[in-house]
Amino acid sequence: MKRTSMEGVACPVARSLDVMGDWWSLLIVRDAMLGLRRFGEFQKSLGVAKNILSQRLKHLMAHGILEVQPASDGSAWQEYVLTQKGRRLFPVLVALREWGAEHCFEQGEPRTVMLDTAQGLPVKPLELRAADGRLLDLQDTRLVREPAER
Amino acid sequence: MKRTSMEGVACPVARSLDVMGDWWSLLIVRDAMLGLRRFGEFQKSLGVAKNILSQRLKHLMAHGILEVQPASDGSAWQEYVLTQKGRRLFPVLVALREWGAEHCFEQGEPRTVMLDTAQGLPVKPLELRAADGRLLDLQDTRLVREPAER
DNA sequence: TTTGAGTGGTTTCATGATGAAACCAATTGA
DNA sequence: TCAATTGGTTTCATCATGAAACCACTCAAA
Repeated sequence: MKRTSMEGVACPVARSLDVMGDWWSLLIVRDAMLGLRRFGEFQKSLGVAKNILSQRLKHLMAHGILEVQPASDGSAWQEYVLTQKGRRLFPVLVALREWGAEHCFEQGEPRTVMLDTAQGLPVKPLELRAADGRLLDLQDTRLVREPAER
Repeated sequence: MKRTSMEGVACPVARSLDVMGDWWSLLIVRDAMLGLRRFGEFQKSLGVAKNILSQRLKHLMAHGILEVQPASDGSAWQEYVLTQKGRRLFPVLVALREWGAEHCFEQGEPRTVMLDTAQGLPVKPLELRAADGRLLDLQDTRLVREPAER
């Protein structure tokens, strides 16, 4: 009777959720993408209990999503920064952002919007495209096991 | 001391995770996208305890992500199917799939791959683009509060 | 160089969420 | 009509979470 794990599973979605599927991890990554680096910054931003934050930071480091660095301001403290693997979660957060913005707010309720810095315009919604560029929807796709099952 | 909620928060990511951020919900949605509809199908596929599955299905229905329909095979049972809001989670799952496939498998470990049905080729990785079509990365974007803060 | 505030945690403990199993009612097939 | 299947609910032990207390280290100022 332990918390279920998806370690051996062939579905990449399940594997991802096995690592990132808890309540706080993705929010920590979001804040890290916004530039937060210090324990206290995360704690203040998220309002999470300090013991839980400590656990999660260790978890994210154990999975190679965050790493510690000496503080950028020359002090003796350390900072938590995203690895390449962590930064690659960007599309996941963008997709969650889009869905939340569209389906989890009342009309007129204030929310944050992602802008392209260069132009100052909202970014385009994410699109799934085929190898040849055709726009794809759920029903245009299927899954196969790789390498092919015998 | 209750489980924290992000209801009043302006960040759409937090709102999304407030609804979908628990361990099972996204996996249920994934299975629903694969065509599963019946309680027993979800239970068998996920290996989740029946009481938990029952809770999660109710949760997803309460949030308008799933709805119940009379069974498509003419029997008296009911089926759980995705709403429009639920189907819109497709990009989220695609993004999680991509990240998991790239970062959570050993070389050569079998995994599932998403194909474009029409051509039978793997789909293109998700890309974030600006309004004018430029490819964007994390550092090319910023967030603003909408409507604008005074 | 002491001192007091701030930072970054760990420990403790009460409570809530999870998971396994037993139980049960309705439906279906034989 | 009877047994098996389906779709749950209930119960209870255990795990995870959250709040608060506690502690060590760092830093800035006196």
